[in-house]
Amino acid sequence: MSGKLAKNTETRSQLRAKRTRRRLKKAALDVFSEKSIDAATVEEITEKADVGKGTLYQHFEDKEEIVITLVEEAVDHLIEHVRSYESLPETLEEMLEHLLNSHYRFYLDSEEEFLLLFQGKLLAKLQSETLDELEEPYLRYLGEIESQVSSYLSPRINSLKIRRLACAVAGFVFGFFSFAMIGMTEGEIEASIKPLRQVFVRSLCTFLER
Amino acid sequence: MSGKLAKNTETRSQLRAKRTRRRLKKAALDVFSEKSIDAATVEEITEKADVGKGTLYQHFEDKEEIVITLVEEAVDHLIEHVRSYESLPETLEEMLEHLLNSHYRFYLDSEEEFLLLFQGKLLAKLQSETLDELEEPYLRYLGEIESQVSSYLSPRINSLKIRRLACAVAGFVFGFFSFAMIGMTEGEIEASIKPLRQVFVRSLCTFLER
DNA sequence: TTTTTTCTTGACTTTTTGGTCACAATTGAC
DNA sequence: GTCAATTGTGACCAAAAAGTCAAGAAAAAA
Repeated sequence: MSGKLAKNTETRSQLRAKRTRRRLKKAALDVFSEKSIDAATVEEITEKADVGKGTLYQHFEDKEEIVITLVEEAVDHLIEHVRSYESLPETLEEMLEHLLNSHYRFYLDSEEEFLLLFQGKLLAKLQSETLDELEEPYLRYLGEIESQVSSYLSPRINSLKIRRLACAVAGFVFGFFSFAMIGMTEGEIEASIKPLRQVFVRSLCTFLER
Repeated sequence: MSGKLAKNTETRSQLRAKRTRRRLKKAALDVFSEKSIDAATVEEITEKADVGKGTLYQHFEDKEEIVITLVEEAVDHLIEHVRSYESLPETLEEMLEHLLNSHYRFYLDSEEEFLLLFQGKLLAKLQSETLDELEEPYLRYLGEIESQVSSYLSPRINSLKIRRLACAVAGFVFGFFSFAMIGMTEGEIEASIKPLRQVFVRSLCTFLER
């Protein structure tokens, strides 16, 4: 059972299928962030992916399934950003600073996924009849923020307070960028991060330590 | 030229038309905030308004025009909230507190409009080819926040800094509520406003006074 | 090579939806 | 009351989009 043999469990056909699926996801992500999830059509996606229309339906049940898949993956990536620190934060303040930084890096690294998450969150709130599948990743994301800061806090701290903090962090970041994208240039946004982060972090610390 | 006569400038037909138009706008607002702007269909709107389909096209050019109309009006209402204070704020801190409060009241008074603005802002960013008509109200809104706080600041203060402040305020409020709607109950949201507002206001003051 | 399985395709059908228009109903003028 | 003007209607049309499927291409098995 060498590595070569283990690799043989993936046939060439399967590899091709996987590649196609990846192309479809990438194309869908592009289209969703250029137009909007609802406005995007299946044909735009397959067109951009350069595959036949039927191929999409071989890989995904329908448009909704591809959205859910992408949102889940985007949340995974965001959580990866949140989890990877250059140096382990030692204080609560450093932790919060890291949180804001990693969100900013996520926004820079994958603006498409950022925009997707932004749209998806709204869809999760509206149309919520059938779509709590969409809501789950967002709660997972909030939970991740909570668990990150928890280790820096007294274990007896009110869990609602931590949830507030998570909503405040996530809300501030997504909200600020969403308005900044309209009202500022790229450069202005970048220059705004640092001073705002500082004061915001400090205020959150004050909030938690009371 | 009595009051009666002046009233005669509005015929009964015109009043009926106005009422119908109002019904259409209300129905559209409901549908847009229940589903989403793109997912909503013209027939759902006319159905809910209990008018014939053609009637909508008598009052609005197309679906886009009704969206733009509603966004403009929602921004007007939000600005009204922002402008109406119980007692005139005397310090910068009081002004900022008022800003956050009035946004919260707007969210309570008209959640539908809140959700509409939230969606519209995204559409203004995406699909921006033809739709800077949609962008304009948001800039007007940011401008309003800026002018409100400006009077409490040294006139020589960097205008970019004020823009940052406006984005931070608007972003924080919209962002926080949007996550809170997923991750908290109504009561939890309400209880969260006060402590978060306090620390946020204080951090903004620090930000501005540097 | 031949056969079988897997993956892909795009023409086709069906459904949905935005938008139109000739007609009906209501209102205002006379 | 009659007639004209304004407002409202929903069956209808055309465009667009979702979703299907028989047939084709590629790969694996025999």
